[in-house]
Amino acid sequence: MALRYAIMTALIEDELSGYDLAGAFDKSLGFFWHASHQQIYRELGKLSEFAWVTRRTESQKGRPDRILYALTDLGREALDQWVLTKDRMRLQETKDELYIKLYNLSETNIEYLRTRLLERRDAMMKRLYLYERIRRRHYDDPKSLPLRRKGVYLALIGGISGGKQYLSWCDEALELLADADAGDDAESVREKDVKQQVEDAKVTVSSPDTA
Amino acid sequence: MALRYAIMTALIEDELSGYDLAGAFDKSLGFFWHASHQQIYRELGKLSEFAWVTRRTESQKGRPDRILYALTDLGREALDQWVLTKDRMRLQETKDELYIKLYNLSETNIEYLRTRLLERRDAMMKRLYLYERIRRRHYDDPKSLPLRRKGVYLALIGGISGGKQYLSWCDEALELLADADAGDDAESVREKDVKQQVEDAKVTVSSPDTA
DNA sequence: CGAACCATGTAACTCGTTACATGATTCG
DNA sequence: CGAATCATGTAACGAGTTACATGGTTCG
Repeated sequence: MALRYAIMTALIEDELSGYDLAGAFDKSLGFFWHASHQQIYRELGKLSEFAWVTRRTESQKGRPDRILYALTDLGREALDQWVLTKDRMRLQETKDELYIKLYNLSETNIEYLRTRLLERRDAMMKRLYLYERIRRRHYDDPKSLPLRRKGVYLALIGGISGGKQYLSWCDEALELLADADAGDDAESVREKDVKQQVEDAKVTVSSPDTA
Repeated sequence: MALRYAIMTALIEDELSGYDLAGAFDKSLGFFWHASHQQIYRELGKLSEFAWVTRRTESQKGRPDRILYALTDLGREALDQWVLTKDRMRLQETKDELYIKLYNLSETNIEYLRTRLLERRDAMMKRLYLYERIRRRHYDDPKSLPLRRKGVYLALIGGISGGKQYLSWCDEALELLADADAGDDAESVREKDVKQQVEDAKVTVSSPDTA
C-alpha cells in the first residue's frame, strides 16, 4: 500500500509522468524507498481507476508521448487519511544480502566480500554527495522552514545520517578484514592499497562541496 | 532467494526447528532480516526438496512434536557458492512508511507523527540494549576473533551503529517537531514533557548495562 | 556505431503479509 | 479463566523482480 501513497506524495507539488516518477524513486525519494518502473505503472493504473489521479497525454516531437498524472482532490483526501492510519512499525529492516554473506565469512570468500564492501562504499558516497548538496541548497536553516518542508527535511537528514553511518561501518569492516589475513606478503601489499583507498575516500566525503 | 540462504546460515551451527528459526529472525538475525513463520516453513519445504537440509521429528511430552532441520553437505556447498554470486547492490533501502508520512507533515497530523516517532524510539532502544549486550559478552575483542566470527561481528555492529544513528535521528526529529508549534500555552507544557522524555531516554541508552 | 536516454507497457514469477486453523501447557 | 508460549501448517492476496517488447534521439 505504501508505494501508492509515496507516488501520490510525489504528485502533490508537480504533475509527473511514470518515467519522471521512476526517476524520482532513483533520486530524491530513493534514499528510503525504491520502486521499479513496472511497479509504478501498475500503481498508476490503479490510482486512475480510483480517480485519485487524472491522466493527460502530452505529445512531443521526436520522443514518445508522455502521460502526465496529477493528484485529484479525492486522492489528496485519501492521502491525508492514510497518514493517520497506524502502520506496522518495522524498525530499520536493512535487508541487505551482504550481511548474510558476512555471516559466512571465510578464507575462500574474504577477498570477494571486501570487493563488495568497497563497491557499496563507493555507491553510498556518490549518493551522499548528492543528498548533502540538496540539504545545503534547500534546507540550510531547518527551523525557519514551513511545516511541510520540515517533514521533508527530516526524511532527508534521516537518509543522510544513515548513509554516513553506513560509510563509517564500511571503513571499520574493511579495516578489520584487512587485518584478517596479514602475514602473506603479496596480500599485505594489496591491503595497503585498500587502506589507502579508504583514507582517500574519507577526505572526499568530509568536504563534498569541493567535487 | 536470500531468505533461503539466511536460513541455511542459521543452520550451520545448530539443528533447529521452524519455530526456533522464526525466533532467531525476531532476535539475533532480526536486526537486518525479518521473516514470518509462514515464509520460513515454505522455504524449509523447498530446502528439503533440494536435499539441502534433512528433517527429523522429535517427540515431546505435553507439547507438539518439533521437526528439526540440519544442513547437509550439499546444502553447505550451495551456501558457499551463493556467497560468491554477485547480488544486486541495494543500498540502505529503509522502506519505512513513516518517512513517506513525514513528507506529508501538517498541523493535522503532527501530533500523530510525534507519537509514532516516540514509539519507534522506544522499540529501537529495547533492541539496541539487547544487541549491545551480545556485543559486550561475545564480541568484546573483535581482532582476536576467528575469521567466521569476525563476519558475524561486523553484521552485529552494522546493526548497532545503524540503530544508534536511528535513535539520534528520532531525537533530532522530535526536537524539531516540538519547536514547530510552540506559542500555544497548552502545547508548550506538553512539549516540555516530550523533551524531558527524550533526555531521560538518552541517559538510559548511553549506559545499557545498568538496566 | 554502439551506448545511454526517453517513454511506455505486459507476463510470469518469487517474496512477503494477513488471515485462518488446531490444540496442549504454563503463568499470573 | 484468559493470555502467552510452544509448534505446525494452508490459502489468498499484495508487493517486488526479471524478462520481454518497442522504437526514436542524442552523445561520445
